[in-house]
Amino acid sequence: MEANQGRRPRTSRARGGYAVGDERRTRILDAAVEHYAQWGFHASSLARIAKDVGVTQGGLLHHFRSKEDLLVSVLERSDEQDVERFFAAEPASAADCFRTLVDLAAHNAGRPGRVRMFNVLAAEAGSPGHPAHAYFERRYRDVLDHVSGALRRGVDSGELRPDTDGEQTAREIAAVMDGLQLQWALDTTGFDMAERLRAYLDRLLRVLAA
Amino acid sequence: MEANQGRRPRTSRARGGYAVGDERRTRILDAAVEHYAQWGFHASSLARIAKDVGVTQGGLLHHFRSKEDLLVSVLERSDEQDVERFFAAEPASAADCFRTLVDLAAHNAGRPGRVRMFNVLAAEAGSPGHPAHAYFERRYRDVLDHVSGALRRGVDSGELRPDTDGEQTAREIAAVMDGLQLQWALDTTGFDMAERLRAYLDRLLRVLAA
DNA sequence: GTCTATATCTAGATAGAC
DNA sequence: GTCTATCTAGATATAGAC
Repeated sequence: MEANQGRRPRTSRARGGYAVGDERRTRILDAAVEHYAQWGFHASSLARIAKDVGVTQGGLLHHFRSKEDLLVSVLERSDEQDVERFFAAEPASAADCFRTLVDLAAHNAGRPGRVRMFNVLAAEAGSPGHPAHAYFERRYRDVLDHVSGALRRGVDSGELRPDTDGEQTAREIAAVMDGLQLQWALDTTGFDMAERLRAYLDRLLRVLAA
Repeated sequence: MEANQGRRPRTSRARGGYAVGDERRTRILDAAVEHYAQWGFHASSLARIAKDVGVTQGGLLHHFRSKEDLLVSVLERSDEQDVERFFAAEPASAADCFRTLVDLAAHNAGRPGRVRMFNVLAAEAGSPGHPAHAYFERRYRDVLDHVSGALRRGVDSGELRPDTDGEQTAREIAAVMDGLQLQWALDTTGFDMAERLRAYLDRLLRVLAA
């Protein structure tokens, strides 16, 4: 692996602007999300992704040196977009944290492709040899730390009962979010994902309130 | 599709016994579960599954006429084993229903391969064109009906508050179960799946109790 | 930066020998 | 019931022209 491969090529950032190459790169990443959503990682094909974008397979491999490099780039880009948008700030309270999670669910309800992609990749990554296994281990660790931290601060501030188990409660919250996404992906019109999460978190907050 | 293909061949049931062919068939199904767990459906290979069993790809296709037929057979067999074991009897109460669900989670903690398979297939099946899409739609419908029925009877008997929303609560319970399985598959020693489910259901029952 | 061409491998399915 | 052989199709990756 060389240093600059699979990341934004130097030339396209020359003189501060984003050249056409970046737009092409972005369109490849967007197309990959849709393919991973439908096929998962293993069964996705570089040639089919390239065809959707309007380039050849060889052209795609100029931007991403391998299939696995493309996967990693897709996941990195998701982090840039979402984690910084929803998890950058430290929540002031448990209630504040819960509101952000509902916002995230509402946001996700507008992009079924991305939801399906994470469903499939998170499930596939359960196998230790999967190229995204380490990524999802870290991702859950980060989410659990973020939420359990907010709960612990809620206990300290007197917002929540002192016997609240932050770690295990955070695990349960993550499970509800992922499980709802799994059901929702099967029928995106069947129910309101964000409303279901809100109902759960409201009840949880009432039970945990000091 | 012909009538007897992909199901147990007639010859092997002759005179009431199970002939060697059935044992081979069962071993193919077991191997397929492990492969679906690791690769999903699309990326699994009949040749690799056959190799694990010790037959050739041609030999496997004697028992299952196509890749899709094998998938359907695996899912049908899972239903025979699990749905009848855990969902056959109508629960007498919500508490009774919840106990059965915890039993199922504890049972699943003993078979990570099958858990991963359902994680991956349920996620993949979110795409409308997936061969298991209809199966998982029906499966969720059945689980939701079963659980929401138990909740409704709990309301009728005075066990639960009258304003309990059985349908939406059942959806939440299913989400917790699936979400816990997703996290657990990434690290099967990280936490106790059945204990987490029990803690959630115990709290839920306290909140819903009349 | 993108193309064509190619090397190498593996896929699912069918046909027919035993 | 299982094997070998074969067909067609598609995969990833590399090399080199433009």
